Amino acid sequence: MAEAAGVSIATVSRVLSGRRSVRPEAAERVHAAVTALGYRPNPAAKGLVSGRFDTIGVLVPDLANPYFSGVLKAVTVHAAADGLRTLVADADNHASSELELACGLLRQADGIVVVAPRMAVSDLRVLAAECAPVVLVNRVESGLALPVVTVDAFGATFALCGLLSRLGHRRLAYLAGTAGSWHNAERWRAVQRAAAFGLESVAIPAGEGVDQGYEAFEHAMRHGPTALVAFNDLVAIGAMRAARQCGIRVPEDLSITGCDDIALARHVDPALTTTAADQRALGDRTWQMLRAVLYGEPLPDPVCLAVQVIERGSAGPVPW
Amino acid sequence: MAEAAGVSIATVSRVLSGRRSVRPEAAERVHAAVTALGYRPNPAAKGLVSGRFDTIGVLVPDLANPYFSGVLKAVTVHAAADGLRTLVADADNHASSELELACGLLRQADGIVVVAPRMAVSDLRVLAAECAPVVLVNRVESGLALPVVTVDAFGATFALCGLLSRLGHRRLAYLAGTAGSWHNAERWRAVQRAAAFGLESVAIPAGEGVDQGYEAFEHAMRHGPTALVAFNDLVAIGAMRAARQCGIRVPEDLSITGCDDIALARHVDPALTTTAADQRALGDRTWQMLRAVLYGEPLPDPVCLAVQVIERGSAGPVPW
DNA sequence: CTGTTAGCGCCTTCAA
DNA sequence: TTGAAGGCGCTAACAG
Repeated sequence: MAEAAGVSIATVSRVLSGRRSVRPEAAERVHAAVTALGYRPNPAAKGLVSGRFDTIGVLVPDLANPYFSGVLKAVTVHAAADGLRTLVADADNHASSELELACGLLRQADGIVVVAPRMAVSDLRVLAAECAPVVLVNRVESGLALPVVTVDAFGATFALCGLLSRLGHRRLAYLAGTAGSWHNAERWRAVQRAAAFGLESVAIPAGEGVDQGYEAFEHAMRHGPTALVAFNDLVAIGAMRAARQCGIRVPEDLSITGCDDIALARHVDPALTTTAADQRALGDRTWQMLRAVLYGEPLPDPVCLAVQVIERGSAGPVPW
Repeated sequence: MAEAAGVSIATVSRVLSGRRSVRPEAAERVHAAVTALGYRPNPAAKGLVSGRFDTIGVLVPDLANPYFSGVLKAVTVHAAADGLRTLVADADNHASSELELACGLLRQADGIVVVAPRMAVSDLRVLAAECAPVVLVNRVESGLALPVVTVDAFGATFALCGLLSRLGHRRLAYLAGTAGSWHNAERWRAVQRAAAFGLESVAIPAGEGVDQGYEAFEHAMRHGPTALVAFNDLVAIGAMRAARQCGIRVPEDLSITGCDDIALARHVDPALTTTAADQRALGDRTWQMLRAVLYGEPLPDPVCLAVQVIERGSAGPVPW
């Protein structure tokens, strides 16, 4: 490659990185050789020697969940705008492999975003000890030296409970996410707090997906709730389908709420009453924070984004 | 690290790779030092020298589309079972950046899976010229020296048209995907072929997502179709919502069909009549093929998976 | 402006 | 069974 252009290997590097000044004539020859040979620099080698990969990494628990692809998208777009590539690792819901994936990513990227609602706290500490550019999303652990961007999951669900209470509901079932998930813990805590306003509740184990919501429905109904608060929109949609199959009308006979406001929430019938964090904002703030740690800027304070209740058709007055 | 264990750097390598024989006592000391220091080998360096990354790459056009996360998932699981990590790159619907992303991945992975329905043929040729382990998914181009796994998109849509024809439909609108997409071309070709059976059709530009289906609906209805054949399930779901808002009942007044059978297809109301390739099979065959090229096994023949029509509630007899 | 030199962290011969 | 030595492909000084 270098010889094809009749220059030294260092000059090729200079031309391609565009930082240093090179005689236009030589640069021309290099460019010609590059296109002629289809040469592409090896990012691994470049990163190894320079420490910069021009790449960021994102670790998510499950790419099949549209909520994660949402934050991912936002970060990817921002990174691209700053000339950085994004590499994604999917833990496929195995919290135990997340630390290893994160550390691997960290050695092939300039910084990483970790969305790990279920990673063990001890693993989180190991990650923090790396002292590398890591931003944690949707997870709060006290005493962890990691920049964090979260969403007020507690407040969101609490507000949802407030809405249901005003609609006259007194007994609800919480369709829980995976045990050990930070989001799940926050939401269930909020549901329990709502007891102070006369809202009784039971937690029914469900999960993260449509099928789990569908399957948990019958179990939940045995407790005679007038409203179902689902861990997320997918679970809510699954429960709605189960209700329809049982001839139970939503929201006339039963109210169902979701969480996250994924794209589909407004497209099901009835449209889903849910809670929404501004995903754009989440992506913006996450990127802002990662960039700060990347460039050694002063560390931004932890961010906790407000969440809004989106009233659509799936929650209504309690039936008499 | 090596000195912490009192051995040479080469011995550490041997212990960690586990291939060569090492005196148990020394191995013990190395392991102790590894856990004590939290040492993790650098994958970039390892790959650079050995040429093996123990990683495969997957390039998809858009992670927000559940269809892609489906094939991704299947491949990830298989790779993990064989001890390989998966790294994902999202082209964010910019077909023009796909070649570069693919080449980048190729230098950080042992092989890649490229799902690129819209990548330019010229770029595809460049990729093929790399003579690297690349498997192309859902794309057929004649004369391309690349192993391919596809789905019979033409046959799927044609079968769907057959169903609509038997239901008495004579005029349908095709809600098209992005121009230039292989899938889109195949499906539109099938719709046009159906003219031979008395099915007239118009193509209405839509896109890949729910919102595009929603927006294309009005335009499509101006042509007076009794059935809408959507590019994919998301577009169909968007169109269904638009229909509902216009007071048009599905399927009594209008039939709507999708493609892909994403998880949500069965959860909307009415449940979506659509076509499904076995995603498990797609993932299986893709992995099988990638593994073959990875290990230099004889190249499997191109695979084209059959697709089934899934009749659910969204397509019915033509209204009289 | 450009070529030479010295590694980045690791694996893999080659001797010992 | 082990250590020393030589790169993998590239960038970042350093001399010219």
